[in-house]
Amino acid sequence: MSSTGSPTRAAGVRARAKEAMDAEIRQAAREQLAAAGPWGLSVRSVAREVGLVSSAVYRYYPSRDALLTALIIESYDSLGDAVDDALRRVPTESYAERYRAIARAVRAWAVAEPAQWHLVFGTPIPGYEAPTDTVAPATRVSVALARLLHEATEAGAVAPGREVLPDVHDALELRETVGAGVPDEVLVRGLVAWTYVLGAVSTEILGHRHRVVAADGAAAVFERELDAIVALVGFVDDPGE
Amino acid sequence: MSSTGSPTRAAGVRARAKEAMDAEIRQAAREQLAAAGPWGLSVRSVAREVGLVSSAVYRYYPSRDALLTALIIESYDSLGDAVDDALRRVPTESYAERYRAIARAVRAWAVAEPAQWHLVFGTPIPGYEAPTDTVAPATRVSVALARLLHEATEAGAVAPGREVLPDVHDALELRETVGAGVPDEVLVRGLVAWTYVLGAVSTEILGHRHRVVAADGAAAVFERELDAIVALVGFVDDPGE
DNA sequence: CACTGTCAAGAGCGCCGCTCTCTCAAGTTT
DNA sequence: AAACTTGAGAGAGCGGCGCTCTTGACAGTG
Repeated sequence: MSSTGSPTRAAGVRARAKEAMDAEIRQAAREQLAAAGPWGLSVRSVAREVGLVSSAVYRYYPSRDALLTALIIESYDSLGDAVDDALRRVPTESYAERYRAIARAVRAWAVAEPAQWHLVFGTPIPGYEAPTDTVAPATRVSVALARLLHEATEAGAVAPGREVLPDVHDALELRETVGAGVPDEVLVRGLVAWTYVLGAVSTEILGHRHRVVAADGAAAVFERELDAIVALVGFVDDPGE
Repeated sequence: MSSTGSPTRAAGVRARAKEAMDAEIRQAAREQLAAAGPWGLSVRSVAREVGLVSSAVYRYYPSRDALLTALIIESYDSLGDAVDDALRRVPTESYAERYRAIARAVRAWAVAEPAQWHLVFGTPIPGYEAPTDTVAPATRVSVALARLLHEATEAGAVAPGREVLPDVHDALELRETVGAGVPDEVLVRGLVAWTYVLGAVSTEILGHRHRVVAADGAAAVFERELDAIVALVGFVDDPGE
């Protein structure tokens, strides 16, 4: 009955405290990020926020970049989760709807968390080389889209279209992700479909659609654009079938 | 014959020196921008570069943001010039080729000057409100595309396609730039065409096409994507006619 | 010649990232 | 229970940052 007497493992008591402090630091960092942008994140002010001195924060993260990296990974995963959740709510046979679900989820995530969008898809930190930890979370969304393209092709649910010139066959490295059975031209169309989503969300978040699309109609216009992209990719669903 | 005796206007001697110094400052700032990114630009190191003390630079620009704004305007104009030059080399009747020329020019400019791309299309400086001086240069490219869309529609060189739902009619503010005669659905397709270019260039510059498109085939893949976009917009040129 | 306006220098403020040393208490070993 | 090990946090300090204020020098003008 001495000490608190956790029956499972006594060793984790202070480790748990450290974990809590770490979470507190990341939370404060994320708030500061939202308020001041990636280059406004300062170790010192994060430390102040959580009631530490700046040097103490370096016990948790060896540098400002390392803290930023942790936030980047979390953001990638948050986006990946959002997309996965959206996909889970859509029938797997409707390929066009799956694409739309991905696109909507990405946009909704970005609109809700623009700072995190900038963290991931914005200007890179100069001299910052993405650690290998980031690549797996970073590709989650594009992998989801690749799988969609693969399955749609397998199911014959995407219009094949005319053949593509052979000068891009070797350059289309995404074939390794999507699968060898997808024709070059479908790969190109899929690339356009993903590129468009990134472009649309970025322009909207960055305000580059000012006087182009009214803010209150952005979601509706996005849907009409998705109509065009779905037609471009050539998804031929039989809804209800 | 006293002093240097410029016959035109004597008052401009030191003004010219100031102009030269200003150009030198912007030049140094641009180099530093390319090396270290927007947040790596420091007034002090620019001053060191041009042989001044930091406070002297504030004679030319009242703040770091003001210096950055000057560079942003220059970059917008540089991009606008690049697009205008490209358009001048293409027959005005071939609408698809004009679109391709714009797209290629934007990509080429960005690949050549990624730092300037990030300056203009990257993460915004927090708390930085774009001065009104920047909006005119900023819209040059999209205005060029708008004119293209307008002329193509006037000439009947864009497939009209099915009607668009009325829920986006009011939201499509770009109609004021493009012209009232362009159907909603063509506006949406034009929006996709421009959005795609921004997305493609951004993803390439940011390295988000790593393991998706091989670096040495990026230009070729871009051309194939443009094929898809041209088809999407529905330009119906009669080349040679 | 004296006057005035302007450009650059210099010092200094508070902030930053980061490093080093030190303290001191929690946890471990004997 | 005593001795030892570990590591979280504090504090001082380095050089660099944006920016401000004051001071000196010198060109153009009456």
